[in-house]
Amino acid sequence: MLSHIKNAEVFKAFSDENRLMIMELLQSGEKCACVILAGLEISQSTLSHHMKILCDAGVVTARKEGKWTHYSINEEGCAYAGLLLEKITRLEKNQENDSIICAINRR
Amino acid sequence: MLSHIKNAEVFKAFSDENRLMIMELLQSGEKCACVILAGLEISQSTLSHHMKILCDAGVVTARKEGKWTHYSINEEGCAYAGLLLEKITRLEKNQENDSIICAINRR
DNA sequence: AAAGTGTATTGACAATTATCGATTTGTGCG
DNA sequence: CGCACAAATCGATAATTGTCAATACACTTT
Repeated sequence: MLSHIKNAEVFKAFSDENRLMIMELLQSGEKCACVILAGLEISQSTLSHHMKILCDAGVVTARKEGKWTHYSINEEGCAYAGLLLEKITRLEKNQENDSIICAINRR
Repeated sequence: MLSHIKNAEVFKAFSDENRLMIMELLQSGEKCACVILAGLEISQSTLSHHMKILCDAGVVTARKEGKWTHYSINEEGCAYAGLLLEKITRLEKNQENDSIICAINRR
């Protein structure tokens, strides 16, 4: 099983409204930082910070081309995030609830 | 389109390692708070705090029975979280990248 | 009613995170 | 080289979040 500390990092990447807006901007394709910046109301250094978090989480890829850095959605990383969410929220088949344990406590 | 502030809340719920462990504990079925608490190394008040966040995000449901509160995975809420993640990470078909815009900048 | 038990809330504090301005780094151009 | 520009990094600060002990609340039992 993977570490929950590491797993939490992936979801943490999506837990900021600005980063969600960045993801939305990238859905229409690769964008350079200056274009993303124009679509948000944050400073250049803050954008750089958010892009690092998204890249570190593996859901965005950076491609440098001369002065520019182009960002795009990392499909593999996002697919992994989806599997992770499914894994975390999946209910097991033969559930055993806590009725027995609580019955013991109840005595 | 839903607010990204609200969307971020759902992912925020999964962005803490203790809350991920709680989700994992709930995968085997409904559990009362005392049982969940026994599986973690946090205080009772901290657990209550985390359970509130998970419930507010809609991914966990609370059921009161006498003194006890039983928690379980909210399948509908989790399915919504999955759709949300898919929606946020989905690439659009006919992508238009930023090459044109950057070409303009380049001049 | 009083005492006991499970959970929620409150208040305080520590840790983390988001943000910005300033600076630095890397690149291209005259 | 020296200037311009895009992006990353640094340092400081504000905002948010996780944590606990203490207390309050709800329910059960005696």
